[in-house]
Amino acid sequence: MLQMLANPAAQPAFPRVSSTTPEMRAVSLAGPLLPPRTVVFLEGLTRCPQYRVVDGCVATAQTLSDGRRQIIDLVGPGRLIGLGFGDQNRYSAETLGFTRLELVSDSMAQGERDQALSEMLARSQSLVMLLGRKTAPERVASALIDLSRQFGRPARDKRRGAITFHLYPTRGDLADWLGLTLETVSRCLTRLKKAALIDIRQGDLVTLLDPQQLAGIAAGDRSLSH
Amino acid sequence: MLQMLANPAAQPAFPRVSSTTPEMRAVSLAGPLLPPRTVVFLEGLTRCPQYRVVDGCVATAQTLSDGRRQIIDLVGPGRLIGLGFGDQNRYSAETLGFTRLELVSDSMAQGERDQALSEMLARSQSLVMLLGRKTAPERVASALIDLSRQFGRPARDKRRGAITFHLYPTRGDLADWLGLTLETVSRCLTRLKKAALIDIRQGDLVTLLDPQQLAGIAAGDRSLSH
DNA sequence: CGGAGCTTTGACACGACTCAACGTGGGTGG
DNA sequence: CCACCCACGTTGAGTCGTGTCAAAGCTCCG
Repeated sequence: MLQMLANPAAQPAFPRVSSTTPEMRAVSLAGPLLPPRTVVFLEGLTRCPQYRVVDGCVATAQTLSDGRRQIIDLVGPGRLIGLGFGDQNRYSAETLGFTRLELVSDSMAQGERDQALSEMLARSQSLVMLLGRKTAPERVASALIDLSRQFGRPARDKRRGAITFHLYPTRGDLADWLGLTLETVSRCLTRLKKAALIDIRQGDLVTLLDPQQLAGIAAGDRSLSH
Repeated sequence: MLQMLANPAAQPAFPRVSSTTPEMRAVSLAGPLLPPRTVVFLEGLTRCPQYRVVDGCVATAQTLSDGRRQIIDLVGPGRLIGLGFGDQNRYSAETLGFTRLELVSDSMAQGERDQALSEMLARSQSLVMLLGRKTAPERVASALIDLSRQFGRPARDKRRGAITFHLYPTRGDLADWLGLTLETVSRCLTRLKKAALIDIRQGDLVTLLDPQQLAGIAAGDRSLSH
């Protein structure tokens, strides 16, 4: 799977989501449409070039020697991965769904690189606050809001600005992101469903039914019944 | 206290720790030697210039609406604070001991800024791993090792490379950094003392007696008895 | 139909939090 | 100079949230 990335420069710059059948590229070996669970690069190995996520989702993660995993970020369309200093990757990156990447030149505009780094830093610091000081329901609510911003589109259902998005991470991925266990994430989602704040269909299609109240829970302003 | 920073440019560039009595500057209003618990800048306010910590220690922190505090980083000599994008501070900064700051020009070398941002990002990601996946004793051990790197000097006591340093943060500060409570931090330090891995004199002079074994605990390779 | 992977749910355990009491050291004012 | 105070630290007892372990359900797909 890694070798699919060996020659990504063959693609023209900014091959933005075309309306032409994207599945055509999946079968073509030259196409940069990666299947789920493709490892883009590995922590500790020689540093790889930078990519922009065009479509899909990439998780960046670190792993402790005994196997404990922590997801650093979930990266959606438009954002960059592989940025950093030093001669080796500080984290691994893998796709969570069918994902299209685009190579970004190492000599990108300094201002763009600066802004991307600043944004990553801000997100990392938000995650620090989440992990250090938020309860499990607050973490799950925060995660859903973040994912809706990255992957969401207004839902058919227009009540109170409901938003729907495809949930790329599994319960286990969410747990590794939020510093929880798979079971705790599942229980929190169940409680959010029972409170009629969210809806999940087909396992991975999530609708935020009341983003405002969800944001209140994420910020710790209101709590969630059992 | 804030006004002490109003005219920091009066100092020449790189006023590195001089051998002349530093207390003289403390009484002088122009001197940038700040007392403990001085707020350098506040989260949410218009963005301030950047500073380099010359001597002492600064904590950067975010606060939730209900008062929960999360320390983002403890910054020792040589490192920068105030870096970032956007028009307002994303976190507050306050001194934890007598601290000397030095103004850094906004138009610093792009390479230097890039490297500083990358380093902050790497540190933030390490904190994410600590908060998301480490136990309380592992967190405290990790913190002590980090502080020894920033503030430590080889101890008189040469056994196994013991390192001594001044502990700027209180137990409460450490708790807000490590996502724990004050009491849990205290209990972990007591256990580390009983295990003869560390020594604490006069409340704030810490010696790591066995950095190797401490690193083992920090990484989760070995555990700590009660 | 059958199996694999993911999810849900329950019972129980345990680590960290909460609440409380007490100890300690440094500073201040009578 | 001492009594007092206040901030910080330590320690204990009990609670609670989250983790652990286990079983069963669901959904997709061969």
